[in-house]
Amino acid sequence: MQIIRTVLKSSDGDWRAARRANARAAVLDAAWGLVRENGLAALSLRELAKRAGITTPTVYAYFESKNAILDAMFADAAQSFVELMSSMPSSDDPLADMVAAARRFSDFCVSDVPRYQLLFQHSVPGFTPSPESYGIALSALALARDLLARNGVHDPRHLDIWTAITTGLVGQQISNDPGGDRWTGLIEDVTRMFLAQYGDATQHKGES
Amino acid sequence: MQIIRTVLKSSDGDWRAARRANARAAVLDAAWGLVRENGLAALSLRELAKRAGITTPTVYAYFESKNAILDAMFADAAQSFVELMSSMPSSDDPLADMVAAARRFSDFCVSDVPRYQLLFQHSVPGFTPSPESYGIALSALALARDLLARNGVHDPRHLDIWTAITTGLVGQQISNDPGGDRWTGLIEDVTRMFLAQYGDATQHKGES
DNA sequence: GTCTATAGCTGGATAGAC
DNA sequence: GTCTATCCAGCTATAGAC
Repeated sequence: MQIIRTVLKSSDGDWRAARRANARAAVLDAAWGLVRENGLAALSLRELAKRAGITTPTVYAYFESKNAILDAMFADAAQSFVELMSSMPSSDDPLADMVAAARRFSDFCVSDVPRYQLLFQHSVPGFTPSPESYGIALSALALARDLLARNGVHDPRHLDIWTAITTGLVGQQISNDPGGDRWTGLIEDVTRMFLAQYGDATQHKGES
Repeated sequence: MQIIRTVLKSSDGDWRAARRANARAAVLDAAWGLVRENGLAALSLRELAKRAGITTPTVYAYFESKNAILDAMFADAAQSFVELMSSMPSSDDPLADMVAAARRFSDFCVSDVPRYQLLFQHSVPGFTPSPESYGIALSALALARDLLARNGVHDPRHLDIWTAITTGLVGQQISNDPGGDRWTGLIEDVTRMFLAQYGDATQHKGES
């Protein structure tokens, strides 16, 4: 959970802003707990308020609408994802680096399915993230691009293939073996396959 | 749209059953039209009845609940999928056969996203297909297994990799480039990659 | 900022006349 | 089988007192 900080001029205003940010964060925490337990579709302001220990109208003191809550959650998820992926160590072994990155990605997704659905599947009817929130998500894709570039994959089409493979494994894992590792256990194999075809340590064969 | 047939003894009963099946099919058609236009979550019995030219209680003359409608839709989708994939021609070119199969699969998915979500993503809160309906879907997976076996891929783990790759392309296509071909256009490339690693026409390299 | 109270809407499902 | 009428529950959001 990231706490959104607002810079103000007076120390008095700073103090009030901090309290307000804390209250907002508490509501967001309750929202995450709710969707983790009952799914994204179960996010209702009544139940959210009950969990946060306030009443429904008070929620509107911190968020102007339900979509504003979803947008804050989206930004929160994107921020967590960027921080996780930007701290990837870089070695001289492309295979090990990419396997490690793919494992982090799949752990991030399967450990919090509603967060994954909100961030990557755009699966909430009527909700579209604001440009600001979506911008955070876009910077995460840039991280993946850099990772592949460090490991000898430069073609944007190959980046698309890499995202399809990793999200494909995660999607199958979540849809068809929740809680297991039938697909996430294949990460090393598919990374090997990918780098054998598109990594610069091998000949490119059979490309049209 | 498949019409569910019920075998009865008397020709009079047969006639009545046919009329009933027609009426059921008409409601199902209206349901498909509704979800295709407004998404799976927008399936409501009020709007469904309006489209079918009947009233809400009449819907209950044909389906005992909303979930029963979803189950019939699931079975319908699975049946369509099995029929589409079971008519795949088989040549002596594994690459061409698998590319053709993957194209059929992705066309099936992107041409009707709600059907894809219902059949493959289990994304309707509170709905689980009945064992009978799910059995139809399972027979579709058997078709994919046979296709890969004909093309020299026998390891069940490799079948899982294949389903992850194909659903990954479809998922990215739907989520991030709806209506386009940014990911579906990569089908031939990824099939080549997959067969280079796991097809029997090449050496298996780098497997643990 | 926080509450009580409620408006206004949509949903699934049912009762009972015909 | 099909209708009118209705029940009951859930939802987002707002009004207005404090």
